[in-house]
Amino acid sequence: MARLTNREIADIFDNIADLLQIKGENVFRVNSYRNAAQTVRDLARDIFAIYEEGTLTDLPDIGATIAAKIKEMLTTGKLEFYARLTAEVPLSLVEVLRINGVGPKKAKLFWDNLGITTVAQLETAAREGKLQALSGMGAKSEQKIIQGIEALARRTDRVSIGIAYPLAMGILDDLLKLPQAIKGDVAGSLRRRRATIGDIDILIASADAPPIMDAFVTRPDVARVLGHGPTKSSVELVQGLQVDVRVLEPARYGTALSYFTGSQQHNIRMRELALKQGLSLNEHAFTPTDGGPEILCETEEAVYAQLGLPWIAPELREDRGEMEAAQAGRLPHLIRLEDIRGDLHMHTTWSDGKLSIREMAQAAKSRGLTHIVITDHSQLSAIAGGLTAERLLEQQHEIRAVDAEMGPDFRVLHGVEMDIRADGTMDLPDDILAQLDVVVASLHFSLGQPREQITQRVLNAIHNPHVDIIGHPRGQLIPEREPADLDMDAVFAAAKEHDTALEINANPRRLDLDDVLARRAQELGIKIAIDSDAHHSDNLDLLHFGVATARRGWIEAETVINTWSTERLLAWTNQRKTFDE
DNA sequence: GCCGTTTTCGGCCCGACTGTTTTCAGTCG
Repeated sequence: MARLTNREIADIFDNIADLLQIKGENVFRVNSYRNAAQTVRDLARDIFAIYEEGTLTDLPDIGATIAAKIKEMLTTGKLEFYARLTAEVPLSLVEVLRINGVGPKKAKLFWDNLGITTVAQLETAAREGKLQALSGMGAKSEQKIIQGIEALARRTDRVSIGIAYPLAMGILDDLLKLPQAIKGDVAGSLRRRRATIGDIDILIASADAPPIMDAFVTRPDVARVLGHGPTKSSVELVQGLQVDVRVLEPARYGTALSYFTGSQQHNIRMRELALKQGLSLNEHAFTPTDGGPEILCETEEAVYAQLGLPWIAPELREDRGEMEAAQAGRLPHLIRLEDIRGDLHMHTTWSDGKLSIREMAQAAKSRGLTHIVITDHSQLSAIAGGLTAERLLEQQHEIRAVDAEMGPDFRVLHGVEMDIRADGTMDLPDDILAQLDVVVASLHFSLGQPREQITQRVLNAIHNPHVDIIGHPRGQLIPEREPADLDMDAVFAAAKEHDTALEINANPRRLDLDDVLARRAQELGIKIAIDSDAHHSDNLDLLHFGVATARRGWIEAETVINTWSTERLLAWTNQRKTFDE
């Protein structure tokens, strides 16, 4: 029996929350299951290991009841409570809740009165005009449900931040050109720099909101208007993404930006803290609960200061301990893009890159870096023009020549992105690897191998004294490919022992390691690399996505080998070779 | 169902927009 994964358990808790809510259960009990789902989903470790340690109830939002349910799922593969619940409330109603405009109350209304348990049944009933007769329903509501079902089929799931970010910046730029707009920001999960984005949130400061709303909903790239109020509007773009724009007056911009950035859980923590200080907090202001005058905040710093906290970077606002850290004065000194001095993973025309070594070097130098490592593919990646040992040594002549050309302030180092073969062997012999400055080892093939086998491949790479960095360790592609089934506890232990760095690949389709794993790696004392994996000079600009992911993982500059000087980097790679041998 | 530098019981964030209601419930973020 395959054991249930963290994600499967989290999904079950989310389903339980939905089903209980349809039943009309106490919303706080419902929320307990949602919170527990979030906790399990955010874990950096296999929950089974935590269960074996007996520390489940140390996790936030996991009490005795839910811990017992986790134990039952892990040990029996089933959950009696869930079986009984789904026998009572059909699981297919969870899908009905995904329809925009249908919540638990409506779902129950349709189920009770018309026996509707699936989206297809609901669509049929709506088209037959059977919904509008129900209490609280009307022709308009019925029409909205039909539209909601059509949108559900069309709806793009969460998209990569690499897609959403430029779209959002374009819309923000357009809105800021309006005479009524004073300033604005992209907010929501984009500002928190999550790897995937569900919708785009934009905040504008203005004393005259309606013209901004009108301009927004009449954009040419708007497919349909989902809501259009005086200060808040939502649209669906032709690309399928939803965009929400909110306008508040400048004097309230701080509370507004804080509110609109979220996360929702972080906001709840902020509001709870405010209440303890006798203040109600919303997007407009703090309001003393005893009825005193509003306290306005023009900046986020003022919002946090009002609560006695230092400003918390948006990337940390996930209710993953940042409130406690802020209160204790222990927020991390997060790495910044300008801390990055070298990019240690990129490709050229020697394999599947688009530009020459010289062109990549010049582009990197012009961006203020002090060194790069050219890491073209090794021979197994034939489709990417991977290099044999002979070609790799040939390449070294050109790299040394370009390095000399670039002058003393900028170094071009020679590396490789070596495949870890499916049988667990390395794609290049040790005597070749020994001649390189930096070796990145990556999985590209047979990513679907069983856990033990694929984990052993990565462990073999880590055990090789010439391998300095494991590139995009889990091989995920957002959104289409799930990460490989790696035993990350084992990978971390080996990386720690052999002082091997793990990469946060900055390409927004990868962002691998993710934030949660990177944070655990740092806690364990493992070094992190943040690399563009550029195949073109334009891709060098993707580094900020990798830095953002690192920041979400609480990563500090000292953890990241890209912040080192060229000399320190080379000293490290050389010392590792000799030390391990 | 979880949680506790006021608490082991009694709390649990807050407002905009919509459609159906003459004052509010439902949904969403």
